[in-house]
Amino acid sequence: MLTNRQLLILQVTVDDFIHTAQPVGSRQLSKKEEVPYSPATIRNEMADLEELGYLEKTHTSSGRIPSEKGYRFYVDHLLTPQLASSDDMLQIQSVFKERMVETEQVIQKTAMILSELTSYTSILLGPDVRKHRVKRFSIVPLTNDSAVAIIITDSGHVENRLFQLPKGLTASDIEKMVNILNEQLIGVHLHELHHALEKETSALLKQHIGRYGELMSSFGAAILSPQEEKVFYGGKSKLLHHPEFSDLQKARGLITMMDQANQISTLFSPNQAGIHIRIGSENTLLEMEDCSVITASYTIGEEQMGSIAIIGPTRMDYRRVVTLLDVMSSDLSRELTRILRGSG
Amino acid sequence: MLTNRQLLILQVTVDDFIHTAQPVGSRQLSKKEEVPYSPATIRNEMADLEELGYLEKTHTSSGRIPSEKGYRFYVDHLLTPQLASSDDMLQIQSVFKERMVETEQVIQKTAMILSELTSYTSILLGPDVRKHRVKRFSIVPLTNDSAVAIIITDSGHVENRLFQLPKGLTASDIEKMVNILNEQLIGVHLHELHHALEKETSALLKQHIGRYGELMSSFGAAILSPQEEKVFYGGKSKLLHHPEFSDLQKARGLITMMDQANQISTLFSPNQAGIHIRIGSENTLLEMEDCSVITASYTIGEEQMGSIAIIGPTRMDYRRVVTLLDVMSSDLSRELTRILRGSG
DNA sequence: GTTAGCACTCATCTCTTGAGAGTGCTAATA
DNA sequence: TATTAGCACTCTCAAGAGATGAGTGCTAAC
Repeated sequence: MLTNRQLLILQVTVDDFIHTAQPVGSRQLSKKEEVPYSPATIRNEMADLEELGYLEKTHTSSGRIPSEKGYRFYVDHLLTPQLASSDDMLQIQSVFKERMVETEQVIQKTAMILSELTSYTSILLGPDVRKHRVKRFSIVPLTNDSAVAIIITDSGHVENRLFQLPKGLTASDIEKMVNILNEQLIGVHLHELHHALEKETSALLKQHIGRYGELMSSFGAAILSPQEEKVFYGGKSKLLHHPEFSDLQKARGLITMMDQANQISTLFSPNQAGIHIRIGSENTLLEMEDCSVITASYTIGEEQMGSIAIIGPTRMDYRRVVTLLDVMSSDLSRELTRILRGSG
Repeated sequence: MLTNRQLLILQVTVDDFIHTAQPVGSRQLSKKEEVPYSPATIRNEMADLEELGYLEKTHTSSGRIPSEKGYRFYVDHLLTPQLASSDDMLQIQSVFKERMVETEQVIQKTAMILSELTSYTSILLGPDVRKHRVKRFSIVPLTNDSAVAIIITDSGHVENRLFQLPKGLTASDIEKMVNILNEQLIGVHLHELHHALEKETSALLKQHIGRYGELMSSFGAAILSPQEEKVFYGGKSKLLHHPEFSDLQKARGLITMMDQANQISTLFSPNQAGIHIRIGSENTLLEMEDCSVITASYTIGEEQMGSIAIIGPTRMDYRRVVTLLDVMSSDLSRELTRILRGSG
């Protein structure tokens, strides 16, 4: 158990390091008003904190920097909640002032503002399309042997896929098919669609449609293909401005990682409400060992969820980011729900 | 007019610099088989070439590097065409082996392979949606006061927009409206759509639809909003591996630029067939002064065009990139046309 | 328990030095 | 007359030597 004085010194050390990016020395700390101790006392306490694993030195005679354990403790126990500044609030509200009507526009703009406000990189995961429900099917033939299948979901999202038409299929076949689909599959979750198609609708289709087999193999494949969550970035280059990434090697690693969409999902915790913080190597990705990720989630209506993440150096302004993320995620939820419900 | 010996020396100098990234010295050049002259002779010629503006020195006693004028001359007069290596051809064909059915998939994969093969960054501009023609309209109401408008184009592309419904609009109003749109506006280019709607269709709509004014203002705005060309990147981080961008300042500038989609279009020449090369400051963007951009274009069917660009350092392997871009653009055209025509 | 004082450590900056690569010029050469 | 050898000179780069300064640990005094 840490003494009050140790808590104080740990907190002030982390705060100072977060803002200066320089190892914190005892002399420097003792100059601060909040710390009414002499450098020698502070040195003793710091030595203890180092022994306990909360602080580190970069070399034998340097000041101290927080270890991962130190950040973790800071985040868990020393992070006093804070209200967003009115300046920040103004900026945040500006996103929603425009009354945009497209979900994607709103999310994109949110990503941008978040990265502007924090000076870190933001990642927003769009709502998981697979949880949307079918509202309407439509099939539009393009040529003799290809057509585009369109699925409109209850949230106004539109999925579309090209697929091959078997030869000899008539226009009335297609019309029948669309009718059957619209009768049978409305309200089905997108991720259950392929399953539902095979299980519940195929018999009916088989009855009414010529060339059933070929049609189903190509149409089925089309609606099966993965509907991935869309990833929105804000301020990809922002990270490069922080001193910890002045090492080209690291900078490259990060940029490369962000270009590989499949790696991104590992940064997010499985959809949980609330704010989560992963520090340094708590992110399993090697490139991220000097980064922390703070995630939050937003909702559209009751069910659909998306995620927000801020990526910054481990030496990140946790307090500020947590505050902003908190405000932003609830504002975004409200706005997107408004769009969906059409109550604006 | 340059002598043959000057031409030779310029060519070998540029070639060498492109591959080593080091200033080229006279001694080094004279060791090459192609250059049967002594270092002293080469020094004299190089001095002349420098006077003429084709070569530069990084400092008084360094070897020479090509100037922008030097690269320009090299590209215009010394670039002998080359066949793609069979290795490269194999890789390129692998993109099209899979018989993908989605245009975007093919373009994305092309971007990736191009950047892998060249080790530079590739940018592909999707086909200009505004030149597509309307194939079908559809309107799906979501809530009491919002609906999604869907436009399917002749190339199988699907545009969709949310818009507000005026209160009191009936389902049959919407049905009528969709019918009128489909009767009047099929075949219209997307960029003329708004204009055509106002000019040719509005009278008819006004006649049949209640609450015409409100409906038109929100529907009109929805289909007016810009349909931008989609930008696909391949290997954004590839550029960072070249020594000219080991300067963090420059690296940051480039990454930032690539994140600002609006700047990207300035890199492309207005849609022209053939291959175009812009060297260094010929690109108006300041961040690009150390970069060259090589662009090509591809076609889908007869009309629709998109663009391909490779961004690399001015010290870029022009010969190789031109060759690859040439092959890739025609292969891509063929593949996309196949998808559109459905003849596969 | 706290603090002042002191010896010690290490990173960083600057200055110097030497090696190496390359040039320009002049004089010799084919 | 065009080419080349030779040489003095220039500049970069890397390594090494102090000097400086921020910071520590330890001991003894308060």
